[in-house]
Amino acid sequence: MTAAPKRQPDRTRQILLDCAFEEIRRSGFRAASLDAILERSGVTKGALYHHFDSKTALGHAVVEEILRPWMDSRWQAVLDAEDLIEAAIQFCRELPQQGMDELLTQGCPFNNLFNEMAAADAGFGDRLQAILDAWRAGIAASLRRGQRNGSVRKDVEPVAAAAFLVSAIEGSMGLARARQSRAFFEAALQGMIGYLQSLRP
Amino acid sequence: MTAAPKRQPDRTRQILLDCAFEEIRRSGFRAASLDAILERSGVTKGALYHHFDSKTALGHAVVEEILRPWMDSRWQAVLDAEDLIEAAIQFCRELPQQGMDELLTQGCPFNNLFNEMAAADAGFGDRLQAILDAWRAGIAASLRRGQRNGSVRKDVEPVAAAAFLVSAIEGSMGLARARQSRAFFEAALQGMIGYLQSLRP
DNA sequence: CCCCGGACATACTGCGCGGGATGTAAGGAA
DNA sequence: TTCCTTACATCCCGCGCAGTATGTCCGGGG
Repeated sequence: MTAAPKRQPDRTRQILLDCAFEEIRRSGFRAASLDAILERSGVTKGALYHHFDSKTALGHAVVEEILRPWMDSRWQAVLDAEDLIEAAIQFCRELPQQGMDELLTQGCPFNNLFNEMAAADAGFGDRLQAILDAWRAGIAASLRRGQRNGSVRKDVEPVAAAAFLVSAIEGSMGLARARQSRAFFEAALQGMIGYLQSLRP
Repeated sequence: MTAAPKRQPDRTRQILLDCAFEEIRRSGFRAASLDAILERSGVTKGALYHHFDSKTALGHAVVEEILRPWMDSRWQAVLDAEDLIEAAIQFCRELPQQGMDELLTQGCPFNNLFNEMAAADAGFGDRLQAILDAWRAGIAASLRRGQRNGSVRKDVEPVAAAAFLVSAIEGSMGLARARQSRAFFEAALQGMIGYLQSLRP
């Protein structure tokens, strides 16, 4: 058997990013402790500061290299569906069965980070804004497609509806997570389904 | 002329609460610096710790004695209107003209605190939850009244719609504030108006 | 085989903040 | 006037954290 090489810079960097993402997800960025990240990853502080200039730079890299793909993969299926509304309602119906606990206990990592850091640090703000814009644009494009093929009312303003939808999604995540309130989240999902249906012709 | 008495415990306490509310509004609770509160209020640390056992206790008092009345007064007019939907749409239309800048730069203080502290500290969580529940209950009651007098569709589930509405309101506040994005907020308001209209029979 | 630069490891520092210990003066009751 | 409680003022401590200085070792190019 070949012994694992002792120095694997790419792997070390990736481990740091993954563990930092988890720690940030749990505690937020400010409250995230470098020592906790180091302990969980088995990497030392010297290695961390070799790969990243500062805690902030580490956070920026997490947003770009972990959070962005995470968001993309999460919503891609719904946005790519030929009937957005149908897919979204289905998504809302399935959520309580799968992966809801994680969302309740930890919330949406994007929303958490956005609320915490976007206003305080432009580096975070710009990167998170790019994710948000891509998401909104994707929803708006999906709505327009729906209007063309007749599955969405023509008098709906796609840009406004996309902003409203995003707000409602992130808002319900935030409120539900803060109190781990499954009941609230399910009620909000019900309301969301009602809204989605009202977008139909 | 009668000199101002040197010891005014109630007034001192009130000044501390007001200044703490402002500081928390700007910086959040954790980042709020006691020294900053003291400097702004002209009160000393000894006085603060005479009136409040800890920074946390001060925060709890701010929620109960400042934030709760602040929220009540903010929404009372809309919730008491005989036509909730009409009043809410009017509210959304007037917002861009009045008091929007404050909301954009500082966000909704309730939402900020809720997201930051509700999960971490049960003292905050319970108090904030009470405010949220009262708000939701008020909206749901208003919707039911609307259903009785014919201004709201009968097939709307008031509890779910109230949760959805609250989520959308707080979500849009949060997203708009984080980036000071007036455009996003106005788009979300447009979407909100569309939703409110869809509640009509 | 050498050796130099990159990839780590370890120990330390500085700082901001919450909180407490201790001192002091006002003012009402007896 | 006395006295004791309340309402403040001042100063200091400890803790947790990000960040840094410095040492060490692997591993590939010459």
